Amino acid sequence: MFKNLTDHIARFVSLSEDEQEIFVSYLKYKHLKKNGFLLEEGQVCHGNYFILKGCLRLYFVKDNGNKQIIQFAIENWWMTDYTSFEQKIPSGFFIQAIEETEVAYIESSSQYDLFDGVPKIERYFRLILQKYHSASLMRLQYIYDLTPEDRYRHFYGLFPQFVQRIPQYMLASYLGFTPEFLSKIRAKMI
Amino acid sequence: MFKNLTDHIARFVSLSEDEQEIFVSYLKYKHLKKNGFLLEEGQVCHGNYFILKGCLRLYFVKDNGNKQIIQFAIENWWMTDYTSFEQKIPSGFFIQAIEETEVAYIESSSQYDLFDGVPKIERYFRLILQKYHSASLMRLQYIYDLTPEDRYRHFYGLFPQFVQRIPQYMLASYLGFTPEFLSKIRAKMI
DNA sequence: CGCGACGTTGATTTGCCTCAACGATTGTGG
DNA sequence: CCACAATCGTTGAGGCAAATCAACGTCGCG
Repeated sequence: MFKNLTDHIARFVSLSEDEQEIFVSYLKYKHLKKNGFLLEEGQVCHGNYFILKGCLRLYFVKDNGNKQIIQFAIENWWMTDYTSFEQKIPSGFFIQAIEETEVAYIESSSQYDLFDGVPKIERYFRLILQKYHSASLMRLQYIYDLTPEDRYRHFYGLFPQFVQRIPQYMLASYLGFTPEFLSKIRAKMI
Repeated sequence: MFKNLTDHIARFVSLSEDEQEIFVSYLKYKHLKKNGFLLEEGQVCHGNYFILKGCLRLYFVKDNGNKQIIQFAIENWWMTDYTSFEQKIPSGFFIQAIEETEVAYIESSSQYDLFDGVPKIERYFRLILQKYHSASLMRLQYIYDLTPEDRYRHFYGLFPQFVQRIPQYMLASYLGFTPEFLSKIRAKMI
């Protein structure tokens, strides 16, 4: 059931059978319908979610009412609002399933028991966070360096299958421009 | 000498005297003149730098030759290119001192010895990375939500003393617009 | 079938950039 | 110590890329 996750962890640290068993005992499972929420604005985010299957988006609502997507997550990615998760304060974000989605998750209340029981898991999360931090810097680099059009081309080059998987207006939001403009870019690219 | 750093760590994890001693034995010290570099494009980043005193910027050079600042760091902040630091691959970034700066740092070659010797330090870094990851999300939120003008006002509200501390053209770069435009914003704000 | 969500296309507007000139300040070498 | 250059900030004119606004087409679904 959690094979995707244990395989993913094995790429960063090696757990003994015992450690793996302890780890799995801390996991919970949740199934989400399309458009279901894992977190809504104003709630505390109690879980750190690993996507076994499906796709999530993290967004906030702007002053003008538009939804601004900050992050997507697909299979083998973790998703949470760490500020809310760690400090148990209300979040300003929504986390929603774009498709039918299955997640494994760790509850904030048991996180430290898990780390104390299996220290290698704490190392695993440190490495994951390093990776995500680097990804954020790269993302800022693209935002500042590329025109909106080039940003789309670059993203398409990296994740062509993902572009097919989500509605265009969501991708436009993530990339930081309007759906109309994305439509015009695509027209030019034929 | 490293009191700023040990104090900072104490805000996240509590170390015994022995642990603190071991930790400090892994630290190195470096003094930088204004405009000195800790990292240049093409080099591998061998250190994770903690600022005892002074100010650093992390930037890359755009196609048009302009320097795009991605990050500032002042006292009590860590600065490195984690991608380069962890994977020992050449970096695409520069890390430069804006003022005369003193840093404590950990070398990538000794990082894992340190973590194995004092596991609480690994926890400390996990928490720091969580904080930085959250900060990145917040930063993206401001980039997407606010106009350049409001971004400046917001930044000024958060860090008024820091705005005085650095040249305007660097702040304009960090906020993602031109020095001329920042000048016009400031003229309007009087 | 009819409605709502999504994508496309064109006309118009606008916010910020580019370019250029100028002042003020700092630093440097004769 | 002064002359000069270089750096940094200001101001204004003009241009352009993307947003906005509006209308229309199409598909999927209740």
